[in-house]
Amino acid sequence: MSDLHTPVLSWYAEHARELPWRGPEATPWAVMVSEFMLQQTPVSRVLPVHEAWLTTWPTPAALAAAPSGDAVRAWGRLGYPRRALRLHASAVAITERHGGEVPDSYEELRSLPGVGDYTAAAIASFAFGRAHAVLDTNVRRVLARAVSGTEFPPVSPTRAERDLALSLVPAADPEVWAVAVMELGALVCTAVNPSCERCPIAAQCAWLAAGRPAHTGPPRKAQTYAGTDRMCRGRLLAVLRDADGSVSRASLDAVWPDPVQRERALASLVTDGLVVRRGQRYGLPD
DNA sequence: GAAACGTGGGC
DNA sequence: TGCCCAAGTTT
Repeated sequence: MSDLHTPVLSWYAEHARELPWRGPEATPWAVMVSEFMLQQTPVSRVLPVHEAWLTTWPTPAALAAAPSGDAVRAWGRLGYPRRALRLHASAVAITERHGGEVPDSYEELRSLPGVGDYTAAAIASFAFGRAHAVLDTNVRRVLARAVSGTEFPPVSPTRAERDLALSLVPAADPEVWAVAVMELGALVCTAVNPSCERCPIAAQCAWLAAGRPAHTGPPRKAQTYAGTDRMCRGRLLAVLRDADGSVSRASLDAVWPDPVQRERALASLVTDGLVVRRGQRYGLPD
């Protein structure tokens, strides 16, 4: 395969979005906050919350000093609010174990709550310029198409994907390569209706050369939501986010008709630490 | 390894 | 109108 780096880097230099967590002015903490928020959530929805978050909590120590419930409330409607709890817990760990500084090694990052393989590699790369295979859904799709000739990557990351991604990490400016491939997947090599006519590596793309064959293999799992416990949890937590202090049982009962499912969802929220019971009332945690 | 975990926008 | 998707992690 001919070189992918030159065309991808040239394309990125011209078409990269200006995002507040990119560039020299972004602190490692700003990068870390963005990576938590961007897990399964689009950039457009993250932007305003990220800005407000950094204004309120400009450092890990600032967040660590706040009640975790404040983090859950500030998370707003980004979804998957356990991420807010884990980001808060990470801030506490950074304050206690790392002197308030976001650690710069993959291993130390990986040990923080809510930081998995992708996020550890992303923070180490984007915030500290470390060389890592940053394998997110965008990069996996780009490599699946360009190199493997398939429309979509496997359901979960494989050893072959990691080896391939690692083999492509350049010695010079590895963090630029990482963000450039990711950006290509986000803007051009999209999951639906990819813009191959605008793609800088169209000439090298195995999938395009094969005539863009449709995905074969197992159907990609559909996400059901309506009527699920997840939806119920979301409704219950929205009541608590929008309330000043604690709320009564009645105000929770009002947003979900099925009492069995409602009880189950509320109990799971308490188990997760997203909700605390205070006597006969409920609220966000301290 | 499968399933759970929120929310909103695009086609 | 629904279905699919979005910089994943945890159990």
